[in-house]
Amino acid sequence: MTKKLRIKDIAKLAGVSTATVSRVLNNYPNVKEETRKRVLEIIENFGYVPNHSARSLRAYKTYFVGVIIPHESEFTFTFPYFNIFMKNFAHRAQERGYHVIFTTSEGNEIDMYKNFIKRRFVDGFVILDVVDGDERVKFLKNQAFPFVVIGRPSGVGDYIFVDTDNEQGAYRAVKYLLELGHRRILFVNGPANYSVSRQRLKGYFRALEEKGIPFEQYLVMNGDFSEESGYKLTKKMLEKFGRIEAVFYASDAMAIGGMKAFEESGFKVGKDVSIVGFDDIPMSRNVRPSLSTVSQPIEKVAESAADLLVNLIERKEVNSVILPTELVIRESTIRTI
Amino acid sequence: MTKKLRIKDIAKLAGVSTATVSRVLNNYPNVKEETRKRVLEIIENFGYVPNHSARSLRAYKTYFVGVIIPHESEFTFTFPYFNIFMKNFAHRAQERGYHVIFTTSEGNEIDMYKNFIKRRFVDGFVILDVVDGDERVKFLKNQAFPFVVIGRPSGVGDYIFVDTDNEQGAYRAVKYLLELGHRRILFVNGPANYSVSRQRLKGYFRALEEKGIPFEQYLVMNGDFSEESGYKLTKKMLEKFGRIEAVFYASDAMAIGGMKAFEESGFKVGKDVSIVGFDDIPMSRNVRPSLSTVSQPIEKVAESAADLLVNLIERKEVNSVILPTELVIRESTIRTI
DNA sequence: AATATTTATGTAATCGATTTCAAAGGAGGT
DNA sequence: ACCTCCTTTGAAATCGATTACATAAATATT
Repeated sequence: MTKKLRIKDIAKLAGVSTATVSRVLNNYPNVKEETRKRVLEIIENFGYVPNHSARSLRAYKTYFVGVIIPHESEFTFTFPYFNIFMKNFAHRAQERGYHVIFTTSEGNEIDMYKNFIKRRFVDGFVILDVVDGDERVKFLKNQAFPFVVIGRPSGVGDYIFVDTDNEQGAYRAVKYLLELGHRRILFVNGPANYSVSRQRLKGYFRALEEKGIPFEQYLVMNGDFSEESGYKLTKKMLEKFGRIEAVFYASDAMAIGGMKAFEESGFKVGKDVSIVGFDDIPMSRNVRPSLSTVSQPIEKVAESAADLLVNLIERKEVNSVILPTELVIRESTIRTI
Repeated sequence: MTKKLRIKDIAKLAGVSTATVSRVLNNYPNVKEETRKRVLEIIENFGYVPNHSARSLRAYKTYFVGVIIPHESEFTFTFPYFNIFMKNFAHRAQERGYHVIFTTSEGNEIDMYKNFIKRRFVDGFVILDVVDGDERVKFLKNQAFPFVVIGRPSGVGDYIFVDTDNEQGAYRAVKYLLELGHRRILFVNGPANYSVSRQRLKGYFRALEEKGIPFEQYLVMNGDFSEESGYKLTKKMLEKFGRIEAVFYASDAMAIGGMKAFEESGFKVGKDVSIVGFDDIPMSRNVRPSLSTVSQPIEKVAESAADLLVNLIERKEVNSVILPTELVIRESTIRTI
């Protein structure tokens, strides 16, 4: 095991002061090219890397960003590709010189953020699974601490976000169902206080409007994105309506729950009824019939989030991002005309 | 925004030295009860928390643990409940006063570990998705740096691990298939250089032996845990054998791939053929027919891993853990006698 | 009561980097 | 040759905690 090196050792080896080594390490411009080269060579040769705590302490920067998830949150369902998000977020952050601290919170979430800030654990946060009037957003805004939101909650003023184009996605899904010949299209939306729900409802509305089909409030209901809620709401609808032409679900999980309900009642999905989901989770490819759905570019969401957050921390220019969705047609939809 | 407090401020407020405040913060025994109380009260009132970098720097402890995943790794499949693992691991670590740094590595993974150690990013690591002769294990052992392995790779000497009882799980699955009346049971195992594969093969072997059924090498093949490999190997087997009674797959993903292959060839799973998977991923409940499988207690694996790692870091007693699995019977298996 | 031991506390050094401030060295202008 | 200005460098202060060492106070021992 090689013994650990400090900046002092490198300075001595290079015949310069620690200040100069530090300048080289941090890419300061005012270092003679020759000196820079010599120092870098020694750093390279001896495999020196600066102690992270010492650097953080003095520079008042941790080069860490935080991801805090409520421990009870069923994020697997509400934010399906969580691991893909994490993977790509961490990867991009790292490319930009930052690392991710991941933790779950229990009880008062705001306390966790407070604690992280006071301890100087991180330089910024990314916030997932947001609701309208989200307390975390309000708190961080108030603290003027850097953060990026995944999604677009309302009632909290301005902030930097990354979102997928939910309205466009819903619009396309419903438009597609209309093109197949369906006329009465039910919509199982997410919780009413989620901005995604509002946006998807808008898309649903716009598609109908475009075709001159009147919007009927009773065709829209709110689930919680979970499979179970999809199942229950579909059962209820079947009781109420008897026969159903087409349903647009605001999540694949709900659509899959819905498929079960249809099957149990003797309806063949993709034959007697068309359904479309949202998310394109891996499972949607594997259910029978496979699920037509709106696909979201999670990798890009993750990468953009990392980029925006780092830019925010480094006081570079930042602009929120809205990424396009894509309609994936599989077997759960059927042409009627 | 309250201005930030340092230990000095607390010391002044409490009328003691910073040393005493530090002793209180770190639960040293040699502080008068009265003093401790007074200091704690002030800490509480003013909401003081120590700066993490300063503490790390001086105490040579980061209170961070690292999870590094190869960026190319399809861990979603090879270690299905990754997010559940992360959630529970992070939660337990936090209860013990530690936080998780999550990152992905690209290219030379060992360099990443080296870098983390040199920078003093973390006090320990947890290592996932291990193979026999795993370089990371060798490296960390060599560095005498604390780490816990999920799984039991061979060819790397002693180490602390958390594992599920793979042999027992496979044994039960195969025993169950035998009890259903099947006699020729194919086994689609994982890669040969994984310890889980070896262990599951042992369980397969033991179940057969117990029933006096001779072990046939040609009934066993190696996939890579992915859905695709399950599909391909099943296709191949169908060509080779024509008719198949029962298959035990070493992962749910491979079993689901296998189900597709059977369907395509006109065989009804759960009617013409029995199949059992391993893992109990969420999808296994949702495929049709739903998949009988061996369930692993991922939450407990994660918690144990956190506990062991923290104990290791804090030089407490540690013993590796093997957790039991459970057979979950669903619709993909059928009684033949 | 005198001394030894233990308990409780404070002073100052320390961890390893970055940054402030001052000054030396070099280029350019007259 | 002298002065000014910019570039490059180093000495020392600093970030905010922990800890080694010293010492005062309290308690135990004889």
